[in-house]
Amino acid sequence: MTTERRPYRREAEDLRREALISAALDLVAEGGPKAATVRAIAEKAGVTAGLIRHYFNSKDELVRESYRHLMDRMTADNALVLEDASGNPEARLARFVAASLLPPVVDPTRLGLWAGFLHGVQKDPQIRKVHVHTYLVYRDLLQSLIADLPRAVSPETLRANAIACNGVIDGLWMEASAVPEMFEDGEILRIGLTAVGAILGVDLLRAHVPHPEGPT
Amino acid sequence: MTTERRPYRREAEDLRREALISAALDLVAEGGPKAATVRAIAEKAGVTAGLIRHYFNSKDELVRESYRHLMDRMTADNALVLEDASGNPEARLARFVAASLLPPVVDPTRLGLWAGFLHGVQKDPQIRKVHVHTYLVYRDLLQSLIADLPRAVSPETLRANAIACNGVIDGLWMEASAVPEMFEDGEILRIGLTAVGAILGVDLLRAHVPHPEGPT
DNA sequence: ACTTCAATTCTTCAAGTGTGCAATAGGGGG
DNA sequence: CCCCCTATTGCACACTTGAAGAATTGAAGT
Repeated sequence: MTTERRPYRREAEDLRREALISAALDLVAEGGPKAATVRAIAEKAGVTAGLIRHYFNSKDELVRESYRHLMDRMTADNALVLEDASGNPEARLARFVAASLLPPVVDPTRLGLWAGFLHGVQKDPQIRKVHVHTYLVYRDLLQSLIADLPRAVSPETLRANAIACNGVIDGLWMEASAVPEMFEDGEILRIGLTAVGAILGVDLLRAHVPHPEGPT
Repeated sequence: MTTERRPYRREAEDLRREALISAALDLVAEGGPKAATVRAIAEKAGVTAGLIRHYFNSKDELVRESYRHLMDRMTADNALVLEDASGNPEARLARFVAASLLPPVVDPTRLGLWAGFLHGVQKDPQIRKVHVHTYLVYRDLLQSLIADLPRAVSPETLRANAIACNGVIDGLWMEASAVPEMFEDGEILRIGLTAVGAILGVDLLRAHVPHPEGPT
């Protein structure tokens, strides 16, 4: 009755952790939170279920780590656009807004992922903390770009502007990700730039230079 | 060995269906999608689990019906504000926007509920259909209010305006619902009215009359 | 080559999952 | 008042779930 044991390789700790986390994220994205069972995660990571508990104290801890991982990546994606500091303030802001309203940021999978964790944001204090942090980092980034515009506004107005622009961007991101076929190509981007421009009193549509980088 | 049977009352079909649906919604709101098990739903509805399958062909069908129910209620809530047709177009629009950015529409529970179904929106065609329908009803409502403003704009601009305003409202609704403590009292409302006004080129803040109805 | 130790697998467990179905009892129609 | 219909219960089934721990393996150190 000696069933043969599956051969395996030892991997560096962080490699395995990352494989498990990314397997968990994939599953949540594809099948919602309930699809991310320990067994499914293990299988997708090419490993047996017990191993999860070797790297994480519980499944919940793995889930928390996954959320942190996801948000870190999103933050990094956003910051990436700012590395190119060329152009006037309007162009830089337009580039930032555009990045949030185009693939790969606009993406049904990401929306599903994000929604899958939203309940945790409300119930688990640690997850909530990560959420708030990510939100504020993004908004501060936006606010600093807005502050660079050639306008003279009070700090209160600046804050209100940042919150409002963040709102439009989030709302459009959500709708474009949820039901892309409802909008024409480039429509959401055009509407977003126009709206943010209207809120701030600048012409972002004209300031926007379409393809700073990207595939042909 | 005759175990005694729990006493029960027979109820009208629609009463029971509604009780089961509202139990399911409560559970999703409180504990996320995974909390809505047949047993938990039945218990909350004061009934045994087997009965669910008497009224619904499967648990999935109950979930779908629950989503439809939820969205119908939200649509009805929104339409309610429009029954009062008094005031100029600006005031009516402002009242509509305000309704979406204040309790009970802004509410962590509703956000949780909404997020709990979002995965279904992407995977289940029937749920997606309900989602799209609800979204379009809301946006058309908004668009008709915008069309009443004393401005002359092209149909394309009107559509773009409606999408943009819907975006701000959705985004702010989400953020205010997710982390209310990040904003001061009334701040989101003020920002929302200002932003929508800026997009449309009208002064909604001044047009807004604070309390059309509501508690003292 | 031998030991040692951590990494990984495998087995087990108790609880919980949706579904199918026979038995029962509540209550309206005769 | 009784009878019948069916709404409702209760339970069994086949699976899945997260967790725990014992057993086995690979590789690094000497």
